[in-house]
Amino acid sequence: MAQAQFTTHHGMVDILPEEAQKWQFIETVIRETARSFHFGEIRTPVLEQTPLIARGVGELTDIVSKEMFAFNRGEDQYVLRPEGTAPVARAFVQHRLEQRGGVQKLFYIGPMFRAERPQKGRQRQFHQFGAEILGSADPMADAETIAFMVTVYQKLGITNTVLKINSVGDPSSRKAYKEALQNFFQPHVCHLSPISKTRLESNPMRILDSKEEEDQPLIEDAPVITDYLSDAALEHYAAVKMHLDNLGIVYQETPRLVRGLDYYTQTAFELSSPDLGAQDALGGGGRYDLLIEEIGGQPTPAVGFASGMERLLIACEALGIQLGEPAALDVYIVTRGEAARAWALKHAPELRKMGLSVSMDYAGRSIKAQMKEANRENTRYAIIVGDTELENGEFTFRNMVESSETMLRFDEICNRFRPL
RNA sequence: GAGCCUGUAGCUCAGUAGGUUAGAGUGCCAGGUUGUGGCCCUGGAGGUCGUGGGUUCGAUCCCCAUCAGGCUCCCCA
Repeated sequence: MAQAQFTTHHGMVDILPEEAQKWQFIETVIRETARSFHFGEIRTPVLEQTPLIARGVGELTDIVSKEMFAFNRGEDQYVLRPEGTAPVARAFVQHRLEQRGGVQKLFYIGPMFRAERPQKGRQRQFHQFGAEILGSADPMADAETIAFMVTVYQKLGITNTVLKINSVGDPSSRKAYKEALQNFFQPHVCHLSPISKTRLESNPMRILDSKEEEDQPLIEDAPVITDYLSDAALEHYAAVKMHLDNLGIVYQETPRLVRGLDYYTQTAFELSSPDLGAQDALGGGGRYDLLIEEIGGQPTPAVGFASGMERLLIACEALGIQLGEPAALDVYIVTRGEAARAWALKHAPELRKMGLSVSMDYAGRSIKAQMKEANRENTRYAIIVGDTELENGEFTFRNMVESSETMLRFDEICNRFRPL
């Protein structure tokens, strides 16, 4: 391995052209989906104020307590955003978007940062796309949000997914449920895994999605949140399910589904894939009716989701889904001699104006070397220019696919590319 | 943050029970074809064997540390 003096930080990767082409493809699918649902794009800064994230996401969450890239500069506390919802909520409050009438439907695509130990499907800089509907408490908003998320995967052909949904209720029903869980687990403390023991006090709901073997039998018998939901919460949950049924979106009710962020209320959902290994979540989200008030805005109900782009790529890879075509080159101008090189530089713009991609040699290499490069770049046509061509005003126009060539004037070559 | 595994050319990998010039395929460059790619033939460049330290007469190989990657836990996208 050649030792580069400088490399990317742990858990951060470069995306080279071949790979970037796939990213562009899925980004196009996401943007097209956003357009069809009529969500507007929002681009927020990568740096936010640390207290916004701490308060919005929750001091006790893993994200805030141990995964933030944060630093201070003078009085200001900066943090690389670990997720997209709190920043969007901040922008909603800052720009008084509630004054615009109706609900705000926003989507985003961008990098997020969490200082976790990297592994497959988990980078320290990773990318999410997500969408938020702000200002609606209607279960239809929940359904549309889920539909948006699911549509992206369907469009790409990722169909072997599982959509889990649950309701985590409003704060009062959640409080009652937490107590019920504590009462249930307390007598069995000694049988719980160490991690779960520590959670019994702080966040008993987290015990439910423990993967520790020893916890499983107890979890099986633990009380279910649905039994502790208020009438209003149950009604909302029922309406969301009804809407999903109407949309033909298959889901799996998962009473033990608990999300790791504090701001969720009522609807919680997660889309997972068996093709991802240990990190099997493609995306997830839910309703967060208290977040905007929590960060200083007017009480505003909202719902949203976030999905991981890297995991989307992994799923596509596993399923053998082709993401667009490798970049091809329309025209390579092969040159011999300084006059020919000047000619190529001068005439390339005319071809480019017609929408063609055009490249040429910048190193004064042999014709053979240039042809080889043209071949490597999947070139459709080569224009070969040398002294004789320049004298006669006719150029060798080679079809690289069919290996045929004719002599043509430059205007005739241009005509070949004009429609009809 | 914890456990296990891995780290030899750009890429995919051989290899040495520690011993002198470290190999293959592929890719790259050039020649065979003095102006023409994809096939074929020939040649060439490219590695301080991840990095640092230790043991040893001698380390790519053994030991320790460190960095990076993989799998799992934790958690999440």
